[in-house]
Amino acid sequence: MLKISDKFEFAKKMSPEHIEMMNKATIYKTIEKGTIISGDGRRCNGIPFVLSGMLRLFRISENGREMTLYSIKPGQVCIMAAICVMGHLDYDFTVEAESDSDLAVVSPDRFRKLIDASEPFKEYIFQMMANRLLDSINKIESVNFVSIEQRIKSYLQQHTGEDGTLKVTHEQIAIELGSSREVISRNLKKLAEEGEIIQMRGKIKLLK
Amino acid sequence: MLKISDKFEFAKKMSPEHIEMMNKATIYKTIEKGTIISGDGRRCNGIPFVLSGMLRLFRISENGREMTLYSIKPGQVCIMAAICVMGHLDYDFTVEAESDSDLAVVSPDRFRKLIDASEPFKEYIFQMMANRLLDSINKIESVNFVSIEQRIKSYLQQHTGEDGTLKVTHEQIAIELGSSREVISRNLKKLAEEGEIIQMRGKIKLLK
DNA sequence: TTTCTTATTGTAACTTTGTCACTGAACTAG
DNA sequence: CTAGTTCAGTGACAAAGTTACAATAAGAAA
Repeated sequence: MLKISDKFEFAKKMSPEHIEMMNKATIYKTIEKGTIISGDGRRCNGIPFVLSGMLRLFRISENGREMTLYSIKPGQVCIMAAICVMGHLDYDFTVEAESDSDLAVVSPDRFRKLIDASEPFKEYIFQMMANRLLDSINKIESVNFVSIEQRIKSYLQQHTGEDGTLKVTHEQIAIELGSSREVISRNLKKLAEEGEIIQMRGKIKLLK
Repeated sequence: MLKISDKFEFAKKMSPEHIEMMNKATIYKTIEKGTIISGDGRRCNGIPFVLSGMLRLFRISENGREMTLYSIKPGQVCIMAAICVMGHLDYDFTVEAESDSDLAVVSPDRFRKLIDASEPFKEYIFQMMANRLLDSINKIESVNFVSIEQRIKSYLQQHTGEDGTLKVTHEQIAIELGSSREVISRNLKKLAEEGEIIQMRGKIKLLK
């Protein structure tokens, strides 16, 4: 089984006793795609480190529109959970498994102790927080300054595999960009007419 | 003159030698409203702590629209400068004095040392980063989910003084919300017609 | 296979927000 | 007072989001 020290570089710099300390407070979980691990009533009972798969943190607006705030990939930690734990806050976001995932969940109490005790651990959390802040600010800018057409194009380019296709529905793109399905459909149609993409059900082929 | 330890609570918890270390690397500056202290060619040559006045970090889009990402008030530090220094990044934002301000500017090198050496200092920076991240995420949500009318109302309420008025131009509100002046004018007119506000040149009186 | 159900996509009409281009009114420095 | 500048008003249009419903494809069930 994957362990936290296999996927996280920072563990290599930690002292054996700190690693031991971390391992003792870590619960390994395998969760299925679609599992909600926080929000929607569920309390965050630990800080999840992603070993494999992917998590997604999102919010739903009052009129039901959903928006992904960010994804958490292998080697990353759910920094919002960390912040909530450190600051004893509770912020009402939802975290869902975007695919089947392996997690290492560290207890809040031990997490705090590790931050104090282990320099590499703290360094890593610091770095994650900084990255997340930069990403968030980029997102604010993107939402405010960039046309939806451009944002869709960027999304397609970033998510296209080697064969030039990506398996995604219009709805999923809408959620990712914080837009609505109709707007995505309208724009994809335009892109298809311009010969930039070919549309299939649940799949898109990028031509340029 | 104001000193860094007067305005910043965390300094009270620092050891005398760390305070000394901080003071030795701190340059006190008084700058006028409108001064650009970072961006627009100017490099960030230290991490500014605000003693009095206010700074504003903003970006300008390609088509010239401006947006305030956040303000930095007395007792706060420019966390983006801190992040850039820590991560050796450079991110192209602009920091301007929104009013006449007193700053304590800590050299990058000493800043890094203080982070390592002083627990209260580190704690404070951590806290600031977390707050900024929460604010940013709230801003993403606000921009995506909340109508411009609601956002204008919130802005007015938050910025209204004791006498129920605020000195602000439509342009300034637009920049603050990342919208455009015309949109603000249109909506303020509607609010005025509905009897919620009274408009004057460069000033607004909130009635409800 | 045929039918039923659900997920996905299409689309028209409308509202809200942003952009462009221009006008006029109010302040401010000579 | 005059001229320049800042601030606000407005109409026409474009872009994006909303509402409401239709059409199609894929899978499941009979």
